[in-house]
Amino acid sequence: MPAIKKTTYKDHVVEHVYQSLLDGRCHPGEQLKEGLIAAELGISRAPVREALKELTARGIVVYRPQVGCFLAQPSPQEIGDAYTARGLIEGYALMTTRHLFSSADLSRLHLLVEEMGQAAQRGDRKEVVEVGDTFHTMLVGKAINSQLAEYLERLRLKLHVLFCRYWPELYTPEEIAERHRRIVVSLQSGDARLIEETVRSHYSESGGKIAVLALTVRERHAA
Amino acid sequence: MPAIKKTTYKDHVVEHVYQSLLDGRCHPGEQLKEGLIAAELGISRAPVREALKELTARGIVVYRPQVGCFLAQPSPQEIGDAYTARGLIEGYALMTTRHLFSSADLSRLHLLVEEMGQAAQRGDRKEVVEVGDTFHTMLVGKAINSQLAEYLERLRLKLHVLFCRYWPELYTPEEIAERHRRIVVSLQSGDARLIEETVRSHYSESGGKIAVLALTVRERHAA
DNA sequence: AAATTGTCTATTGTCGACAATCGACAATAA
DNA sequence: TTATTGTCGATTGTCGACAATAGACAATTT
Repeated sequence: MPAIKKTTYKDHVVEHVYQSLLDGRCHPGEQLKEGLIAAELGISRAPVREALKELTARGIVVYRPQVGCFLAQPSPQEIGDAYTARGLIEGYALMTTRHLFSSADLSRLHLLVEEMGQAAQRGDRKEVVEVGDTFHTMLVGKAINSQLAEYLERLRLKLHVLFCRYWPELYTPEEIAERHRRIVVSLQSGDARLIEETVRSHYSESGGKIAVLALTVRERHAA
Repeated sequence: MPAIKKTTYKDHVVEHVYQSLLDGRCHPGEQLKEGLIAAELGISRAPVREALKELTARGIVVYRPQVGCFLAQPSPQEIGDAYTARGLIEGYALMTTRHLFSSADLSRLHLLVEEMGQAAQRGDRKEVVEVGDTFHTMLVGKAINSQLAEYLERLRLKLHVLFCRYWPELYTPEEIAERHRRIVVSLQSGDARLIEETVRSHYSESGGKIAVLALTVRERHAA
């Protein structure tokens, strides 16, 4: 891994658009006009096009030929599907790597769960998301299947924006911690089926809730 | 769905490169030079770049910043992983949609298996691949999860090129038919676990064999 | 001789301009 | 009124040219 990362304008644009979405400066469904973004950043349209291509590949934006790029506005159905997919794959990944976790790893995971709960109680949203990321990264980090790992990362990025938008309305601090604790406990049990089932329900539950929330938001928007 | 598909130069290039790979005019690891391809097709580099971006997203080519694009040369490990991933997802998809298959569907599937076996016996490789595609499309066509369906399609395209290259060396005509018949039989049983397991082993078996074959080819090439 | 440095070439990264296409609106006809 | 057609502006698709960079090879130094 190189110490310095080589960066191009394209990478800058990708980050710019993604952050705009996270920060609420852009909204799902909105059209991303190449010329406009290029002007904003003081560059030409070429790297902007490259960046939009990449974001399209990531599923963050959708692309209509001869019309343009739009920020993805996943339907409740699609949101649910994406969470289900993540549950399926992450469950499988964790199941297949369950015996690679040392007791030190498990302690670390329990610690992260506590931190998460405390951060949630403090109302420190950013910290909750950050610790949550660390937690899931640790869980999946041992995954041996490169293809599934890659797809999982794509799903993570795609769902991240949804999660950041909605999670504070979904769970109490206690629930946040408890939900993640269940995963660690299942992992400790070493029971293959229990692990898969726990992870799947972890995500299908979140997915269902967020889908409903997205639906109400969409209806509100339509009115 | 529009009756006529709107096509751009980019789409043409994507198809050109993909076919070149299937037809053996290009080989894994080879660098794809934008200028060269543009000259070959009599167009400018811009649409070629777009096409290479898309192929990169599909995993057909790998991209090194400031250096260029190369036809993917998946390691045996990666090949095995891709097949495992496909087995996991396709097994799940078939398992969740098992009750959507009518007896007419099942008859059709059995018929396809027979056609496949006969084509294999005639040595009609193209027909075997075509029937095989129809078969798998029918199996997964009822999939309800949009995200998994999308990823499955990507995996299919990615593995297609490997499969076309190696399958005649892997199985006898009898085996070809028998392997697929097992899937239909498991589907008829309606047993969720059996279906998942059958599909998973179907792919992990192929994956393992192709990975080994790719390894020997690679060694031969290195010598 | 081996390692380092400098130069050169091929290839990608970026640019601004032009052409092609889409969507919206107005004008027209039934 | 309603449906069809024509025009127009905005946006993407494509182009050729230039700048920047990586990799190869030669020159230089130790």
